[in-house]
Amino acid sequence: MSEPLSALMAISSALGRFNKKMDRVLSVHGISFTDFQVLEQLAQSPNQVMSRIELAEATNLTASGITRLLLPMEKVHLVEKEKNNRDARVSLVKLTTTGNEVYQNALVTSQNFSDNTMQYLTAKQVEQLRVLVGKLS
Amino acid sequence: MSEPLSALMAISSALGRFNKKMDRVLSVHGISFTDFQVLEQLAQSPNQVMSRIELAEATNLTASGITRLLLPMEKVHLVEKEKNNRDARVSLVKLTTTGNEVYQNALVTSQNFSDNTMQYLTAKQVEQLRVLVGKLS
DNA sequence: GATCAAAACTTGAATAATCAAGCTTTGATC
DNA sequence: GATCAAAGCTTGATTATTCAAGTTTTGATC
Repeated sequence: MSEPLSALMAISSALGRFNKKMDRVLSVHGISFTDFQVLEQLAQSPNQVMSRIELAEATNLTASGITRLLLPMEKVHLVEKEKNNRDARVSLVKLTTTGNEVYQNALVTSQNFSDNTMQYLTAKQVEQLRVLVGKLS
Repeated sequence: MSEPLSALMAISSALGRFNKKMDRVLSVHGISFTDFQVLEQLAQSPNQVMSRIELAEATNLTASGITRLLLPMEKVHLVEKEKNNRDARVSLVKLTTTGNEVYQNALVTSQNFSDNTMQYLTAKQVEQLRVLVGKLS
């Protein structure tokens, strides 16, 4: 097996484990890792508003997947629908106050868990890892 | 957002993309990336035989997930069941000749794709990436 | 040799995500 | 201003996966 494939399989496996653990630690906030990624994206964006297509792109989900992921999040008022006056096709997703609170709490949990996951790496190595991963096409 | 969390989110996203692309490129062989991981594990193991529990561990799936993943693979004869004479609880999974052929072909495809994914990394960087990921706990 | 907790599954029910098809709206072109 | 391809969704059907519960078998302990 070539080194690149072998390396990618190992990384994929390690990240698979990480994703599942994230799901478990975030479950105390009543959200999945994917939910967290959505909250994260919204919290980061200018007016805490994004279109479903933008969210799909950011989370590696399909438009369909986003529609279905958001349904329960809307039901518990983490996010809410908003119209785009310039384009009626677009259904905007806005972070609510509740959503932001849950995000802030989940952020602390996620950071603690991530710090722990990377405890055997120096700050420089973390940066290096990020740079190397950034080179993947 | 802390650096470790930010880095892990970026890596997770990059690997999410990679996994989906792998699924797409492997679909020409009629298998998913998860199927490939199973074939890979079996091909690598001593007698091309493993228990379901070992496969579950190696693929980050549950025992239940493995049972259901293998059903269609058994149906198209990529793998077959075998008894463990020492322990009747165990249901062994054996790579068939057909399975090995599909694996060899899929391996070429996977390697090409992986080489391409890592084309902007030197051999040393690939190795470095693997070492850094290996430090994640 | 009986008892019993734990291991290695399988199965039913539920959740997560996809794909393909369809709907509405947009923006460009005639 | 009509036409039409493409964008931005939503929905039905399907696949992938999980969890919880149940089954059989094992191995240790009494």
